[in-house]
Amino acid sequence: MESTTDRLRDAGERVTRQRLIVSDALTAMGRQVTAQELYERLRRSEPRIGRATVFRTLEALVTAGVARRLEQDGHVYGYVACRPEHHHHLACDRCGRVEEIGESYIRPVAERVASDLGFTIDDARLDFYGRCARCTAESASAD
Amino acid sequence: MESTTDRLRDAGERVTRQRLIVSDALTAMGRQVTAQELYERLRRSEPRIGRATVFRTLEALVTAGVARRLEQDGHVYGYVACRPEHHHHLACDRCGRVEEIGESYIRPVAERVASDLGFTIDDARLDFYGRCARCTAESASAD
DNA sequence: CCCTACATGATACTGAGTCTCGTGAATACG
DNA sequence: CGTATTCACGAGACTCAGTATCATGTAGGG
Repeated sequence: MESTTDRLRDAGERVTRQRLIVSDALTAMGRQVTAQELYERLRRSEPRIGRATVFRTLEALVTAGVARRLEQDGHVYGYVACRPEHHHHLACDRCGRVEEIGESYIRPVAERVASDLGFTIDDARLDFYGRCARCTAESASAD
Repeated sequence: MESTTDRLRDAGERVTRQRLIVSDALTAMGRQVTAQELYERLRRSEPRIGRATVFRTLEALVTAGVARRLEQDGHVYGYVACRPEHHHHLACDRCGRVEEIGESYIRPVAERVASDLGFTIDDARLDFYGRCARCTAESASAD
């Protein structure tokens, strides 16, 4: 796998100490985080790093293909190292649990919509509301 | 078709002059708009309407199923008038147009999710973001 | 018609993200 | 290497969508 340094160079971005630190930290998270979240965590080991630097660096990492920017609820961007999965959900109205649905469920629909309507699809959001398996079983007897 | 008034009542929301005005304005737009955009447009005909009212009213309309909230780029919510029976959309990021997708597209996915995961599905929301046919054609030449 | 709870409008506040600017470091070039 | 140039950094001010507060207005039940 091509290194962060290589990918930054290929994108015409400078390779700096801070960018490598941010990239490493993002990779270490293993989940999507907000820029603010990453900034606060980084300050513990790198107290001199600037907030704007983290925001700008994440943008540079996205440009370089090292990170990906996601829309999160509440007008906040989420960042993930490498290729993220889109987030589709099953939300249980009874116990509040939320399960994730894999991308594979939505791809056929996206393709059909694209070909039927000529739409170019960049992103998709799929949410189901109902009862999870456990609550379905429980409510069958006690509702 | 059930009126805005009825749908607000059904949702336990009060029916006020401002809410009807906002609802009408949103319907008249025929595309997705931001709360700020709608507020500025409304002030021309309703100079006394408050900014917070527009934001709050749009939320009430979403609760009542009169409007839908979509994610837009740049941390801004987009709102679109919506028929209660149609819950799926194609939102064009370029021209802002929103098309509705029939229930038939989602039914097979819902059934597959239900049988794979044991989920009992009551409701579903499916939104695609991208470029509509017209904008796809236009951007193919001039992009 | 009156009462009460909720909506409204004005405005202050919040917080993610951006911009500015002086300083410092990375790359280009000799 | 050494120097020049260009861009990134850090600090903090700024923007602006969205939210909270509070006094006043009004919808809707009695």
